[in-house]
Amino acid sequence: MSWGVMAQNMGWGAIEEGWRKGPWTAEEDRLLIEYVKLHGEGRWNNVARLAGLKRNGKSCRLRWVNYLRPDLKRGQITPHEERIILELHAKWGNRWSTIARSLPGRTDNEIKNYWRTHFKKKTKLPSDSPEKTKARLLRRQQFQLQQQQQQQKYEQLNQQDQIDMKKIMSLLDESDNRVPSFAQLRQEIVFPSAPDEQGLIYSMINNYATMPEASNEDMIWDGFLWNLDDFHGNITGKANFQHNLATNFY
DNA sequence: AATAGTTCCAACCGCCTCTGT
DNA sequence: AACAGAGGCGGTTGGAACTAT
Repeated sequence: MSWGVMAQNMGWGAIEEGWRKGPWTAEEDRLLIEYVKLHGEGRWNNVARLAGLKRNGKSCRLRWVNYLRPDLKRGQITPHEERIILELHAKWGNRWSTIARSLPGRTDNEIKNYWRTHFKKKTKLPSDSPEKTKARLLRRQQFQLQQQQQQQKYEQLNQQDQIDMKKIMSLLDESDNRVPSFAQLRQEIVFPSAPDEQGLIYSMINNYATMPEASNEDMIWDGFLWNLDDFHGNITGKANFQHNLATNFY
């Protein structure tokens, strides 16, 4: 069923103050395309007069930009595009039109919609309700506390097994905070001999690498706390620990 | 098969900025 | 400089389609 028929059947396309609203019909699309062919983009308020459309300028512009433009790319957002969106959103925030400029054929509306359905739930910004801000602070405090506990454990390690944390930090910095491979670590630093101490060190590296920055979002925190849970499992459950060691290191 | 929950996406709204007068 | 209109932008809504139970 076409939008036009649907609109008619369901009472959409209401006319308010002389302007039609709701879903566009094929005929309206055709008129708008004709208009842009003849007059180019812009001067949207002239569309009603020159093209015989009962739509306001804003509605026409939106329809053209988001749906009728010939250079629009249809279909699913690709993993590559998704990566770009994530990167640019981390950089620009909700500046959808800015992000859209880096994705030819994609509209700000499309990117905005994609973000909302795929990532919004996981990434509430700190401008939330006081309760959420409080919860976030609490989790941050928990994190700091666990870091302190971790540090204490680390300091308890046998002196001869202590590793050069400065070297690890520089490795992380060099690799853009990606966790170095175990082989790389073993090459660069003196590693503790005891497996549970190795696990502890590796957890610390992981935690450091995933340490959230000033503009924290829940997604990062969730991932981070997951790491802490994992770490906690490492030092409390021996069997679990052995398994984690194996997956971490090989 | 029915229902509930989730995702997708077109479209609207209101605010802000830009531009012309 | 002040104002008005147009355009741009981000937030939100609501119905359709899809998926899980």
